[in-house]
Amino acid sequence: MNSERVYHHGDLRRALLASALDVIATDGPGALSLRDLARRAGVSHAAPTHHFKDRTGLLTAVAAEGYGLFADALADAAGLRERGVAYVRFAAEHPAHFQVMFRPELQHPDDPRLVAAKARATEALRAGISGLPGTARGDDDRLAGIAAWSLAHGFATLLLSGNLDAPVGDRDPEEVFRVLAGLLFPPDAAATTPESS
Amino acid sequence: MNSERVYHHGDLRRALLASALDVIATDGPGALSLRDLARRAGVSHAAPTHHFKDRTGLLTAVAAEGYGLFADALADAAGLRERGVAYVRFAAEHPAHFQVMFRPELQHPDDPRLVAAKARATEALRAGISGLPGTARGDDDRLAGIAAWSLAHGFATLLLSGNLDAPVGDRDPEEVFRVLAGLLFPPDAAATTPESS
DNA sequence: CGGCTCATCTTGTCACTGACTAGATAGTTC
DNA sequence: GAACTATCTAGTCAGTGACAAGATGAGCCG
Repeated sequence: MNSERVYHHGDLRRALLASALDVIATDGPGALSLRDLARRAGVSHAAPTHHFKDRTGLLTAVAAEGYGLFADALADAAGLRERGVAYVRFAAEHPAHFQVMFRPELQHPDDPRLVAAKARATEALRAGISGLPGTARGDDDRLAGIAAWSLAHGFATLLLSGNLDAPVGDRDPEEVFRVLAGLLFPPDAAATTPESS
Repeated sequence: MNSERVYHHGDLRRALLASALDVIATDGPGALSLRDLARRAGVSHAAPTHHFKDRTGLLTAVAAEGYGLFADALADAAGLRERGVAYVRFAAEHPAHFQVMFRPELQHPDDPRLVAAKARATEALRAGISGLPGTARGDDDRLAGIAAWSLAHGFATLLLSGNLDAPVGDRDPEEVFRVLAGLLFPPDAAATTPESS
């Protein structure tokens, strides 16, 4: 990637990104202020501009980083259902990244690093979907893929926005989602999916 | 500027809400500015404050209106699957409302009108879900409800954010969703579209 | 050592925004 | 027509993003 040398601050870019994730996770992207981040890092109000161009640039960097982590998380999971679980787990563990990733209006769409990371994530997603329990359903594979994506994305989104607090209760969200995935693609179909937790 | 400015606008509140929906649908809630709305309506920069208290108050009003329309839309649909379709249709037809509704950090959570409208929508949602094809699935009804909600919400969200443009193509999104809903709850199970409620 | 280059960061500034205050105006009611 | 209240205006303040110009210091080469 890029070599971030240690200069005046140490690693301002990384510090700003870390603070940004904090703020976003707590109060959403709308609460993000470049000047506030600068204050937290102990630098002048204009320092962040040099690293991220503008506010949207910072959010673009967050999204790009998120897509990278996301692709890794998906690649580590074996099987369609476990990829769905990984999708949900990623949203729960990286709420700030997740929120920004799926809001294009917050990003510079042509940023090369964003485009590259997004392509990698899209590929990982498609790879997971193509490993379907088979066209036993007699319908278009693509539609089943959209269904799987929608289920995981909807569950993750509702979870993050707090809408599932009541219905899910104390239960582990990932475990709940595993059941949901089973409803969409019953394991009895063709699934031998040897589980290794 | 505006020479023919009448002191009383007529229905400023409605005009502001309408402009707000325009802006939100185009550039998202983050692009909303009270002063810009005032300018569009031809009133002073502080006029909106009287109707909505503050920026969050305006968004709260949008969310409340949205929940009301949403409850109506759900109530008009018969059957679980058609309620899901109505869910998706609502998001497509009222993107601004939909976006704000599911972002609690943009709202005043204790606003009475919001609370009331939200309760009505929640009830409509639950009513739709309880009319499930039966516990033939042998699993918790509640989980099936979460699955249905997640599927519809995920599809709607991905649709609005433009992520489904490629996979869906020219096809009517509502029709596509009808197929997805069929994957989750196969019509052959125990249901020949039961219910009217 | 001396000078050069360049990424990094500071200082200063501007227009814009949300929020607040006080006051003006118009519609309503008695 | 006078009081009352909802509606809107005008003025102000701190905070913000963006921009421009300059300061700082690290790395490099002679």
